[in-house]
Amino acid sequence: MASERFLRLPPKKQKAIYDAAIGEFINTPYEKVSINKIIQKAGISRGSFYTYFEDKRELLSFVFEDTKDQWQNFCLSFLKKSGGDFWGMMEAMLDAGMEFCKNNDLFRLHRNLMMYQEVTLMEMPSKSETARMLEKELYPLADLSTFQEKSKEYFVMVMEQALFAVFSSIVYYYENPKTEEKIKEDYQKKMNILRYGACKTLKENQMEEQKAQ
Amino acid sequence: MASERFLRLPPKKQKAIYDAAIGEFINTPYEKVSINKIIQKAGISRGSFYTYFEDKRELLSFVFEDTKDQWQNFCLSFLKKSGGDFWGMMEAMLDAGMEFCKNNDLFRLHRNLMMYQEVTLMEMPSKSETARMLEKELYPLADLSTFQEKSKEYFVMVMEQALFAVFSSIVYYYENPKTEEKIKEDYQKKMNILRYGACKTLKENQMEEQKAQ
DNA sequence: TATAATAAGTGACAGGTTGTCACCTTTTGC
DNA sequence: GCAAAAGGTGACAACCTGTCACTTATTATA
Repeated sequence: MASERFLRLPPKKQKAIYDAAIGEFINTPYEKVSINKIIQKAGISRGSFYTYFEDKRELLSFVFEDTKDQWQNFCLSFLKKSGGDFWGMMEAMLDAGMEFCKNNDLFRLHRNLMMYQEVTLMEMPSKSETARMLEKELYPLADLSTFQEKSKEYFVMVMEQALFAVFSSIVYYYENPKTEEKIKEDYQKKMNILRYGACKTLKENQMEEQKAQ
Repeated sequence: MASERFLRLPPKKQKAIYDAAIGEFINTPYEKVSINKIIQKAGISRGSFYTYFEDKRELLSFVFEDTKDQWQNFCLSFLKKSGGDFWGMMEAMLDAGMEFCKNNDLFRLHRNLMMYQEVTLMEMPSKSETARMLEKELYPLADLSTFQEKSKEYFVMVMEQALFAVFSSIVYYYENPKTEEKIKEDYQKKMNILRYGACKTLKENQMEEQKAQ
């Protein structure tokens, strides 16, 4: 994403730019983030900036890479240590997300972006990059023995829906941080919908009828 | 949203502005949509524009109101004529969405917005306005007899997840319009996940074991 | 060490944007 | 016929972006 020229830069300078960018993205909605202010904070010239990044969007995705990696590692290590417990992982993700959001600037950035409705599907699973990550990294580690279907494709579907639930729960949390317990409770219900369905199955109905008789 | 002054305008003039806005939003990513061009097309002055709308975002949400209403009416009328068939409605939504997207400029707009990752959660269910609509309009009409829980809240949860699936399927469709059948098939699977769960239930497992014995 | 070649950095500039406001024009009601 | 209210206007200040001819620094080589 970032140009090779940027990647060759001394880490100190990279950090300065990264920090300036984060600082802007935290406090300003995406539309209004000004490259002018970023280069001023970072102490580089306009010309230099444009040899590092093509535009604002590329800068943003560079800044986000970090957050993505952190999530990915979180999932990977959870699956490893738990022997592939998918639903356990999903539960832990919400906790981690909420905790993160209390302490971490990066997550205030995330929040800003979501609240201002600027970033969008970027972090959402319809992005094929994420889907590919799911398939290649997570799928081999997840225990799917109870799943209706064991295919990669099916796994990605379930994960997409589950990710949507995590992120939207976190958004709710941002909007109203007082209701932490309620959020968790609702999230549990959402996971149960994905896991066991919103409806009683035919089989269950039949069983209930049999019992009733 | 739009100012009273705008709403008092003769419909012909309103239409001209609406059309000009749509025309721009169809062909240009949100960031780069220029109010300059819109007022030029609509034949109004800069000053007038700013007495009608506060800014670009307000204009956009005005333009979207229409699309929202169309969806809402679609859902309502389906539920009425089918006697509350929720899953039937969800199936029909995908079909309608895909059909719409073939023929209708408004949907090209939708597509543009999604593809360019500009509009975001705007149409997504975390918006409380949508949630309120679901509770007040749709909930009373839906047949929830097979649902695990019958509360408004539970209904909104299920619907949110389902809406996510519709919209993301439509996005997939935009990205690759050739795979219409595949999209529908996957969508069916997603609906089945929501309906019956991604996992076999304990009961089902027990039943299978019993059969096996 | 000198010098050529490659890499990095720069800021003025053209062309675009937005939102405002003092002012002009039309409509309305009396 | 005229005042008051409503509607319309465009020049303007203040900002933004992306480019490019140019300067400066860093290698590599002879």
